Amino acid sequence: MSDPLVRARLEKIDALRAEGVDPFPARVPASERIDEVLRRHGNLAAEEHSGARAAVAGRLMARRQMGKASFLDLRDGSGKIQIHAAADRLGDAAYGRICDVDVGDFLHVVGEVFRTKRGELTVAAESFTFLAKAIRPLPEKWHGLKDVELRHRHRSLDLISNDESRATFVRRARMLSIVRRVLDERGFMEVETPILQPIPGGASARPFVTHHNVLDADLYLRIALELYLKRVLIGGIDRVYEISKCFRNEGISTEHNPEFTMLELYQAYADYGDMMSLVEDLVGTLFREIVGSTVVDYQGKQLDFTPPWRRVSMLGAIAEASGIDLSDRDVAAIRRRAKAKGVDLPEGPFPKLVDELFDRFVEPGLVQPTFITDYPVEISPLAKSKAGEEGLTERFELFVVGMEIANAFSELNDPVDQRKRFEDQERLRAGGDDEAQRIDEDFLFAMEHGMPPTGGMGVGLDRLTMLLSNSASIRDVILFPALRRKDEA
RNA sequence: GGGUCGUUAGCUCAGCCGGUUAGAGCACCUGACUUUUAAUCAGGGGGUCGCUGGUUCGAGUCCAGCACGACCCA
Repeated sequence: MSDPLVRARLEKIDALRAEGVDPFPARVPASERIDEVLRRHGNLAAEEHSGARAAVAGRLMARRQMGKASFLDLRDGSGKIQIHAAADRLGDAAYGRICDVDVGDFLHVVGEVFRTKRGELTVAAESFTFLAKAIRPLPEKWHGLKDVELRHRHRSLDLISNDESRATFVRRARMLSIVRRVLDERGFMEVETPILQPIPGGASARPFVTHHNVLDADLYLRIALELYLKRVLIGGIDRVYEISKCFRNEGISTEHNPEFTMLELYQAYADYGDMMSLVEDLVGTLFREIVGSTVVDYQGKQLDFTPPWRRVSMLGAIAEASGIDLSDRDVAAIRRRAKAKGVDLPEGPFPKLVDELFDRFVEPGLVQPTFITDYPVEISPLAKSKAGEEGLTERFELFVVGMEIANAFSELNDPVDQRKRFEDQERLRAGGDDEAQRIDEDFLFAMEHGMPPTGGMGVGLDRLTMLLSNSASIRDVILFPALRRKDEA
């Protein structure tokens, strides 16, 4: 490496070894978490000495040096504490060695805890041990790492230097923990189902393909959890969920990452109305416990997650937003009505028109949490038909700030109808729609043995994290988002 | 896929209408300093101006293409 900063530090490593100091020792003396030390001595008065020693270990984050004495900031995963190093306490030789430690290096320090006259809890170092050497400088101490590209490509540095980034991933972890707690309390059981699938089902999306050499068979990375979780439910685990990655071979944007984290849950003897209550409870709990309120700021907009949320049927929402009535499902008539409003609709069957009008007129206006209900059957091949409403299903999607957050149905449990729906999808596929779903005979075989009436739901946890952490991009809530390859020197 | 903007030291950023040897702060090195909080003071080193090509007497600066990223649109 020709970087002079790196070269200087590599020379320091040689110098340490020459003095008999291991720059990367295998064993670490016992230490306490920094937040524990701070908590224990929290009530020390300014300039008061505790008379008690503490041992801490962490990364050197800053140094303020004044000749024969220095203040050092040491940080571990729990917090930050100040170290006071003085030549008269450590001895000249040890003080010289601690002055050679670079910001970014790891240290173990033992000493008495006291509070400075400026009021900061501090360890008066009596001895220290070198724990690990850094050979590159950390990002700027005040501005941190701002460049968005560098923050995503070098997440370690982002986490070291940007507290907000760290806080976002702490929130994400709390969200996962609370989701599991709430579902476990309600009698749901967490399971794991295959990521590698012979038939990618449960959603309309393009899959990633891979190959199993020994089986000599193509396998797909799952696009949804649905069909395997339903097999488990049919098997009698009748409240079941999974939290895991799904994969869709599609575009990348501020709302889309090719691999993303889904929660899917299935509850027997329930329907989509129960799923609405469940997601209201779950999301309400998340905002209360993580943010402290169900009314939050998101990118300058005030969002109110206090249940109940607005419910509006899909065709009703389109009629309301565009003034175009779709209830007769007459494609030619709908296209004429749209034309009269100055809207040119593409050729295609009824669901395509619905999709187009929804994306154009409704979705961007769905800022507050809103349930869009009663989707056309053609685009809902796994949802139960709505009684008395020809062509519609018991389905909803939850939208917030124009993003789809959740998708739920009263699950189709009639195996004869399910087979017919798959066959309809197969015809679309034959007609060139490569997102259409495929017949899964093994899934049908399971359903033919009897499936209870069931409510099911999928929730996009990355997008939910965006809302919980006020993040503008999905890349801010995924530790290592998909990026184009860039060769670096 | 289209449009707009961006890419200068390890990091954060200036750099005017094309003109001398490309600047600052942090970080780093040297010196001073035993209660600092972005410590302070004095001095010093560090650059493939994203890449490739073009225009020009002369390009960080203008033009074209490419790469990566951000935002908007489809």
